Amino acid sequence: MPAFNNAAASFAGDRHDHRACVEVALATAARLCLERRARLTPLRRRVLELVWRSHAPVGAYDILGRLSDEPGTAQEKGTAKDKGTAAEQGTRRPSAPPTVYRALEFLLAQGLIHRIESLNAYVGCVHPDGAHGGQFLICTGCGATAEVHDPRIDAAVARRAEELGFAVARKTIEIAGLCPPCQRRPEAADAR
Amino acid sequence: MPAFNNAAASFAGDRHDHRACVEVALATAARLCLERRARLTPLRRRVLELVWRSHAPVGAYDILGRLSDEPGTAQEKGTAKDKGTAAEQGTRRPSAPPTVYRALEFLLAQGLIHRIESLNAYVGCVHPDGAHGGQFLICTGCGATAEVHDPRIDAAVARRAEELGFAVARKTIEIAGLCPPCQRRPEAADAR
DNA sequence: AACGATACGTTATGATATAACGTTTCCTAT
DNA sequence: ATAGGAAACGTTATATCATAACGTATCGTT
Repeated sequence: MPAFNNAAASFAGDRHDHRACVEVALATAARLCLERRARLTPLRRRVLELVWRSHAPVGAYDILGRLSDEPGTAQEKGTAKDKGTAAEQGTRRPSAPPTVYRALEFLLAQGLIHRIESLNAYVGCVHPDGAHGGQFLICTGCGATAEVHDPRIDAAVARRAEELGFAVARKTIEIAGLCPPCQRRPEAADAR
Repeated sequence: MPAFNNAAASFAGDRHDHRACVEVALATAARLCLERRARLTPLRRRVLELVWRSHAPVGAYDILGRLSDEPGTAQEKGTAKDKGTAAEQGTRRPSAPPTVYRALEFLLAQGLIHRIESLNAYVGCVHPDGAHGGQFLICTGCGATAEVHDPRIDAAVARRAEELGFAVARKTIEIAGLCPPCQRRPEAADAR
């Protein structure tokens, strides 16, 4: 299966070329930031790459941990936890949470990632150039998350809000359950 | 306006008898727990009452703070390790986070309250005896939150999930915006 | 080259939540 | 009525997620 940055296919698990997903995401991000004159710095690019590590939402401190394991330009402190996984990058050794949160903030503002409220985690946006405010199907078996933009759901919400005179600003729609592959794996019995 | 534990009316602000809302909620909780042989202890009842303090979701540490300011069965300890910042001392009754979280856990399990994921806060359930998994309209002006159960929204979500072969377990649907009264108040300019 | 704006490093702290273990209270079987 | 176990609660410590505040470095423009 080729790369896909489209919804349902996020549940394909191992059966897709995820490197291509990442490449598409990074290339699109670069293009959009160029168009918008937004600065996709090496750090921000690297954080985006880490968010795209899989289709499962990733926590800020996971990102921080991975970044901290990378060689940078910086001075090492007393104890260095070396895990040896250094991908290609030119980023500095990041040290503290604000580094990651600021990058995430930028990526959110650019619509390049989404925050999953029910997990306190972040996931790459599958169509960062389009309209925002999608719906998320989150598999509790494997963690994979599919972003969909169902006009029927949007319409139903809009209709209800209008009936109540409520002016919608942001929508958080996160559906937890089991993706098709995990439904066939009994050991994927529902976790959180 | 009388008490109402129904959806849209949560946006009525001051214009309703909220004490009656609380009374209804507490009475219903008592009845349900009796039927279910679940123990609605004084602590749990008190936490439920605090969650129902308004129609705005309330944080666990808010509850903890209020609880700690109450005279209780106050047992004094020998050594008081003063952290300095802890809290302005109210009256006696030491309470720690687990006390509140355990009560909230019970109330959630009984369907007496809901957790609002996008706020990390808790709100009373308006019909604890019925089916669960509603939708929440959260006013960013006044904090008031209305719980609705719109079958069209549920149907749209169910349809989409079915098309993807996704087995839904839990739905988090939280819509932020402005309630009708706050739309008329310019100073209620959208906060988070 | 100077300047202001933006990004990032660094330290500290705030906010939310749970693990672990001991004591008290309650329910039930006898 | 009471022993025994389960459930609730107290208590201490810590995990997890996030931001405030301030200084330095880098970038882009005049």
